[in-house]
Amino acid sequence: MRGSGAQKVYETLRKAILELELDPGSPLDEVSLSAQFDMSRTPIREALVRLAAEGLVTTLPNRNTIVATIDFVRLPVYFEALSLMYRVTTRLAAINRRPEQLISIRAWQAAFAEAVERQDALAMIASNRDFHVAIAEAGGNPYFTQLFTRLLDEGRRILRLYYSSFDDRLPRQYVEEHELLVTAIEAGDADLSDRLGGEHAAQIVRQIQSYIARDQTGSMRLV
Amino acid sequence: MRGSGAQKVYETLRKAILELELDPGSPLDEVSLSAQFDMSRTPIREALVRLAAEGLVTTLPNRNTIVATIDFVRLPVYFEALSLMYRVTTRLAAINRRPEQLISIRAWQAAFAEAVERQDALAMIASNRDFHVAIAEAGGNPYFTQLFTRLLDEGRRILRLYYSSFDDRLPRQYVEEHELLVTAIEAGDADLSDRLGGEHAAQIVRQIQSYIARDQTGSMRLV
DNA sequence: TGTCGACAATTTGCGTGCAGAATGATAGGC
DNA sequence: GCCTATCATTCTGCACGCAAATTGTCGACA
Repeated sequence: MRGSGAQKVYETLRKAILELELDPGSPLDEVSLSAQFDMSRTPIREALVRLAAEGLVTTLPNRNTIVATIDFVRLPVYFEALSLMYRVTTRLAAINRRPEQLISIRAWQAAFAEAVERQDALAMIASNRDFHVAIAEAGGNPYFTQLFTRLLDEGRRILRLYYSSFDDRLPRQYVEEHELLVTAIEAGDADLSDRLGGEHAAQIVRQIQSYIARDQTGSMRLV
Repeated sequence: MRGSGAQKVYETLRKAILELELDPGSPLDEVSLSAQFDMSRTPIREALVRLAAEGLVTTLPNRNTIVATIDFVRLPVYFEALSLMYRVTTRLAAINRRPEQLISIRAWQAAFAEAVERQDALAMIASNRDFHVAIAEAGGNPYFTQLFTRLLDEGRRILRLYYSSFDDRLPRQYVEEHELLVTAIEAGDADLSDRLGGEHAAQIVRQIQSYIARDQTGSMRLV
């Protein structure tokens, strides 16, 4: 069990940040964290350094570190990167997919469909993320997979802000779109996968943007 | 000068790794590094954790950490990601460029041309990298800029292995291609920039691949 | 002679303490 | 009454020390 201390702190904090249990901007004090995890400050610091490198926390030099804020000004740039990664990972998956990866993709698609049936928004967000990560891994390019994973995780935080506004029309549409994606990947049709991935991304971007426009606090709060 | 210890170690090690002063696979011992930098092990560890998050070193749990190896098996995947980033950053730069960014781009282009004149391969590699990073920043998407920067830095290590094989035909061609790129960006022609970026990338990939094919040790050494 | 097991050495992972830096509070001057 | 300068507090950055884990070596046994 040696060497698992910092790892455990890292994973716990990462999960807490992504699931918004820790509010963006809230301070992370090393000493209170060390008391909370019943460990010394050293592994805490290592976890914070790693999270900072990932962009999930911001370290203020000689002061404290805070949970990274969700910058709504950067949202267009975020959508831009997300869309491209949707397209390229889906395209590559259509080219490089292997049977066992298709099984994994189908499994997450089933989990997502089940979450939609249960109207479980949190499970939807999580399984949707894993579904697309599985596609990215089938694409076989770790550079894209890493960036995409980071973007999807950041997206979890954004989606979590709006998950209460989910109605059940769009998620069912997502299930269908996912189904088309999987079919195109299985068929090995790169251009079709690319196009479907782009449309799927555009659809999601439109949804989030309409949610943001709906509650006008979006531009002021949660800095 | 407080808080600069770990930063200094990080920057020094990063530079040494990228410039191949530290051979890929060579072990990094915390105590000897701490003696070398005349500091405690704590800031050394912090620097190593950051480098590990960036993928520049590999940490073997409960053992030592080594300089990340250049995996030639992954080279196709690397080229794939590099090409896409070449294209997308150039395209975005054509759309979002601002005057002061164009000045910066032109400055690095001049530095690159001068390095070509001087036949200074090391300066060519460095200014080429900065030239494309400037374009990426003009594109205005930090997600792409970060990935592209990482790819270009990794490319510095690869290019450094072959910089002795540079003749002066290709670099001059690069200067011309860079000139075309800048012109297209200035004109705001996104499609042309995209295409030129892709061709420039393909050109570089071809060159590196031919170098690798030329000396047959490429597939066996430097793991 | 080859293989297995125990031991020593090296190195990391983590605990703890101290000094420096930044912030907020308080007192003094205008 | 307001602004400024000094000080106390608090937290980080770093030094140092100990214990666990792994590796390589040496010796014993088949």
